[in-house]
Amino acid sequence: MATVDCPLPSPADLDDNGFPALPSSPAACSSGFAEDFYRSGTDWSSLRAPPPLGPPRRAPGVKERGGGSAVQSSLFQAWGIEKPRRDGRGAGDSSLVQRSLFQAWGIERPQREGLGAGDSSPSSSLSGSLLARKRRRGSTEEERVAAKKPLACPFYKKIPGTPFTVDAFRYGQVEGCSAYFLSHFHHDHYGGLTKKWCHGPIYCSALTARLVKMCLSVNSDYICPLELDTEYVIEGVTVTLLEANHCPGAALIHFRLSDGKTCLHTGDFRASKTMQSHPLLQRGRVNLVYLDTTYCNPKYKFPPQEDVIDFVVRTTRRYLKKQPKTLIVVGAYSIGKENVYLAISQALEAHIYTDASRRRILYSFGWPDLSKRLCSCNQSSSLHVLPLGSINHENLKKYLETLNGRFLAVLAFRPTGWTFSEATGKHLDLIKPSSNANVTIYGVPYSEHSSFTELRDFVMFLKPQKIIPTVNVGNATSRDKMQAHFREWLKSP
DNA sequence: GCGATCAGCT
DNA sequence: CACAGCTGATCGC
Repeated sequence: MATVDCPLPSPADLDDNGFPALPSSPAACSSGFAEDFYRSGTDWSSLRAPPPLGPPRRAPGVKERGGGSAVQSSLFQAWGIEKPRRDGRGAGDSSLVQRSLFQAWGIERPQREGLGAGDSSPSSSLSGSLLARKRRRGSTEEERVAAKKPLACPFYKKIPGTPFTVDAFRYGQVEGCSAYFLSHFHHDHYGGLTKKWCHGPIYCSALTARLVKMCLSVNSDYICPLELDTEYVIEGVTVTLLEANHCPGAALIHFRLSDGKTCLHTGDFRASKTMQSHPLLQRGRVNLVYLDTTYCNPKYKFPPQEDVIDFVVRTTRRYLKKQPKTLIVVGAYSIGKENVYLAISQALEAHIYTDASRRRILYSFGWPDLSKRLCSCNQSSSLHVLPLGSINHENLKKYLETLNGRFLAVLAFRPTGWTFSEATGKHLDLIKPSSNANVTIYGVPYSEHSSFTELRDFVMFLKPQKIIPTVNVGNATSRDKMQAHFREWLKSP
């Protein structure tokens, strides 16, 4: 795995990875992701050499207890921070600190969290332009592509003080990583995992483990399923998976280092009051949080899932009353949104038709209430689950025709987190469907990520010392806005 | 022909 | 806006 050569960032600009530069003087720190990352919750005065890496990679066994790596003897060692040691620069130089950290952890251009969304940083007038991109990517990016080297693993996927990464499979062998955690089975998190995986053990929930094996044909020897709410000691670190309230098998990952430091990686999650009763998530007990900040913006308001499900069921009943020969369609990605169509199925006492590949996945959950409702005959079921991308008027009209007049109309739901407006965020009944002839499509704000207020309440309850956002970090403006929210939320008391 | 990666799209 | 993909093009095997 190549180390990334990060040149010193030039002030008032972005570095080669699209991250904001530190101000030249620490006192002048105005705001920003990088500053907050380096400033908060870490004692930089104690920087020194990194701890030795964990033990040599063993054959991936499970449920190791009490084994493990050396006890960290100091804070900086615990956080795995590397002391800058290049050509005699003073340790007080903040940009040097940044450089060494970027080097220590490796920084990449974020993917989904990334530049694809366009960088509107005010600090660079060229941002967003092809020229700026090219300049930012620089020759190193072109060289990387030419040399077919994998991307560098970004620091926010590495857990300090441990040889662990989370959702980091697209970077090849990550230097210093001897255990790879997978938070849940969505493509943007398991990306890079294939049957050829050979870089180390993969720890995940049992359900996720089944999917990794079944869908990706990853060698079982590498897959280490962990039960929820069970402590495992892995390489000297106590690891516990918690229910993430995202998609089936999704887990929060809690790490407790041998020195007592705790770290929570939320993967993707929808924060809930229930989480606040978990013993590991009590106020002040988590030092560092890697936070799913997908909707960390006050404009994102959506109702509880139960309210949306209630709306979907009511709407379905209304349409069926009007036209009994209506086909109900729910859009869904590979996994997630099951409760939407399960609720319709229960209310209507209808079976759920979906294609064979999705059925295989749904059966693998081992949920009897879901499994017993699945069927393989599209004619005999009035409730179909289709890929979200296929939910449009053109497709549904064609789809209806393939069913040989069995149905006279289609009522379809697109459950997503970003189908919302100020009005419908509060009053679901104000949602206006899109109708075309006998096809009606409702976008419904069914989210499997936290709303802004849920995120706020979760953070204000948890009161961690430090937050590292994992989504929307590719844009300097959005990073700064998120950090401003964090500062507000973490104000004491 | 298959698999992996990536731009573009929703 | 941006979820969590999907489609199609390209490239290497």
